[in-house]
Amino acid sequence: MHGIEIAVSTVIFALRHDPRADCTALWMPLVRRVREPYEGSWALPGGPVRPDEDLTDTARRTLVETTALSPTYLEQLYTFGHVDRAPRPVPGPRVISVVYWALVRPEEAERGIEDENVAWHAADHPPELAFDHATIVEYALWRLRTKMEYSRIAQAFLGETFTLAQLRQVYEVVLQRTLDPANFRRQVESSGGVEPTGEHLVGGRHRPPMLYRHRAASDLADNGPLTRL
Amino acid sequence: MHGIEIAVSTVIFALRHDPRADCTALWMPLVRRVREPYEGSWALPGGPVRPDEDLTDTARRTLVETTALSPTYLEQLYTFGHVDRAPRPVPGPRVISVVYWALVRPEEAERGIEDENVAWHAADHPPELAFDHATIVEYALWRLRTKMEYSRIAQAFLGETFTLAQLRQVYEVVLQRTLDPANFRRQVESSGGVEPTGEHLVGGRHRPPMLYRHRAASDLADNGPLTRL
DNA sequence: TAAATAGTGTCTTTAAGACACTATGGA
DNA sequence: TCCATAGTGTCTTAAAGACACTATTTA
Repeated sequence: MHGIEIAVSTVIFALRHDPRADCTALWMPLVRRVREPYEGSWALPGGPVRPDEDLTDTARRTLVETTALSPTYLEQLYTFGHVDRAPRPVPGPRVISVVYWALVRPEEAERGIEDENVAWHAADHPPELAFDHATIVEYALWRLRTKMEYSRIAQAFLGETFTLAQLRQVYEVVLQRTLDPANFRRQVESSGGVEPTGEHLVGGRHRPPMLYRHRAASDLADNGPLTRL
Repeated sequence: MHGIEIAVSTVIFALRHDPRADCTALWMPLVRRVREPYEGSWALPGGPVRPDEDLTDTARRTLVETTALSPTYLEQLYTFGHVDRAPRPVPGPRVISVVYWALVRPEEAERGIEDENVAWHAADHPPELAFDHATIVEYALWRLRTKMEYSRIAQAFLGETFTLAQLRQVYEVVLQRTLDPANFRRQVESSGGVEPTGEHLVGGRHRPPMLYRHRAASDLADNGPLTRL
């Protein structure tokens, strides 16, 4: 008897601009499986937990090893442990996956590895995925969209400073609907999550917008008592 | 090397009436540890996952085995896997706990086992707990209170039929604040989560209130795409 | 000066909350 | 008849959304 093996997988989201369609959308990196089962299929990056490694450390390590990405936001999503997650009969032990989800900034996403076995895909229309990873991606998307409504995680998609138009675009792309610029501005300003830097963005084609930064005091995520972990 | 062991624990909440203080509060059953580490301390009910058992099945099975309780609501909470969850050095392998949280009805809670090694405790003032179980209980309480605000899980604390005053009491006890009966009634009625049975509660000391039931169509929890699992 | 985005003002709608009021049973 | 609770009506406040308006830059 092999017992149960425990692994960590991560769904990573980034906003990427597609020059061909001239639109920005949610993308995620996937890795190609190089052995059975599901050899050749795309799957979430991840790997087994080492004996002396915290679960978040496994998530970060496997992310760097397979995609070279360092996320600005990382949170546990759900643990998937159904007995029939892998088609049976299957060689090897049953695997339980602790799944994390992560957000990376566009510049970071550009630096990520991209080759035959690691590639970005549209999060809303993923290719055929190994195991139960399609379900996992769907759930991660739902969590992202739900959490956008009541927290400040949108800021994790952006760099140190940003304009309100950029922040609004994050919401518009993720939630897939347009937002009124005037009302959006008022909401964000009164929420206290951002503060003006005093600088303006230069080089644009129109009136230079104010640059804002995250307010350090405010927590992005609202995970209650788990913030410390 | 032993590898990693995987276990399931569950935080179970019920509303119990304390006759001495004449007040209703949130209680949870705990089990006493009968071996090291933490021998004699109180801990959450649970146990190891069997090789061919789904995680929710482990939760239900260990609940019945240790407390004889069958919950009306059961949902995964979080997976705790810190390397130092148990004080080191410690005999035996590292344990990762997939934690669930559950709600049971008062009648069901009455039927539960209660002896020297299984007892109910006030959820807000638990005794000294083994491992990281104090953190876990705190997080479960936070999730319960957060979820009360935007879902219908309160109904999982009640039986088939109930009055709006009973439903309101669930909110008041869990959220620890009083609610306006008039506004509460309007909110619940317009939410579409309940429907009147046409019957009235008899035997009370005052005007007999209408009895309501849950509307089958409406989902209690709002877990997005994970409702199926 | 035209175009485009930055940013402001204000009205409408909606929901939450406070609170006075009527209704109906039991003691 | 009194009291406690069931249940209704209505006013105030706050937030969300629609949308017209002014401001400032580049081309």
